[in-house]
Amino acid sequence: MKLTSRSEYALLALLYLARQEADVLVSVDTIAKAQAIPPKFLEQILLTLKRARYLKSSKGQHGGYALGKSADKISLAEVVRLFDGALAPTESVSVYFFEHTPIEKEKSLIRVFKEIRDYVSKKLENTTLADLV
Amino acid sequence: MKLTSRSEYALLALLYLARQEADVLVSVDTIAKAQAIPPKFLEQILLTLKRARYLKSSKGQHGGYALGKSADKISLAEVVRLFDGALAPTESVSVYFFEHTPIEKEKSLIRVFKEIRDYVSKKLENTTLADLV
DNA sequence: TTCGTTTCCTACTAAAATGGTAGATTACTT
DNA sequence: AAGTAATCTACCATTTTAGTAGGAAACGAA
Repeated sequence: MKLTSRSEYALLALLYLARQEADVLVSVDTIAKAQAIPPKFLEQILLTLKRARYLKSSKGQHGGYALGKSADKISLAEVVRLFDGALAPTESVSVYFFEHTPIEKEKSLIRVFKEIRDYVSKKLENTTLADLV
Repeated sequence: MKLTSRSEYALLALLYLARQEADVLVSVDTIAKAQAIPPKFLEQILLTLKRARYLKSSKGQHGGYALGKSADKISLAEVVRLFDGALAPTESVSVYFFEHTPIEKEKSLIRVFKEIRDYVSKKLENTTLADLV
């Protein structure tokens, strides 16, 4: 796993929304300013999060975004997977994003990297936005 | 950390050499065939490993590559860092490859990702080629 | 009913990273 | 001298990354 700016921005935005009162709508520009994120880029990111049901939104004046579910139901693992794919260090040890890679045939290497995958997934699955606010 | 094909091939080649008798020279083509690596690509990779003193070599007939130090002195961490940079999930929590990234200001996120960095580094620093042969 | 506001949607683009290839040169062995 | 194998550097196509641009749709207020 390597965090891209997309997933980092997504986490910042979600964290910001998690700190608001539930269901208060906040506009893209407000979040963008508060967290120093390029606004048009953030727009795309929030839209992705909305389509994946982590956010809800409404348009027009006093519109904006709010969390789509409670903060303790959104884990870091889900957010990172949504933007960056596998949490594992290489796809051949990934559960959800398996692909063939060169080290595949070396059992001893696979074992080490699976242990890393397991640690990372557990850690990020067990950490929710609620844990961080 | 995300493994690239470079670092995966490097690990395969090193592991192959670690399994040979010490100081036996093996040619690029032999390693390439044994581990299914594009030979000219492997050439570059071995050269990088040689410059970093993980391999030694000699030219000409019966030339080739061998480990430059004993297998228990070569950790996976060193190899991965050489080709892929930071072991950390994002540079702002990396010790050797620090750079600014967006999540930097969020202490709670930093804490989680530093724990991951620590686990990964320890695991890969404590695993040597000798552990894998 | 119209105006401003804000989300929604898609296309585009520049730069960097990735995964190699190609070919010439140097050095060693027989 | 011939063959073999490492050394070195340049090149290249594709994919990924990190955004930008601009219009359409919807909502609220006046």
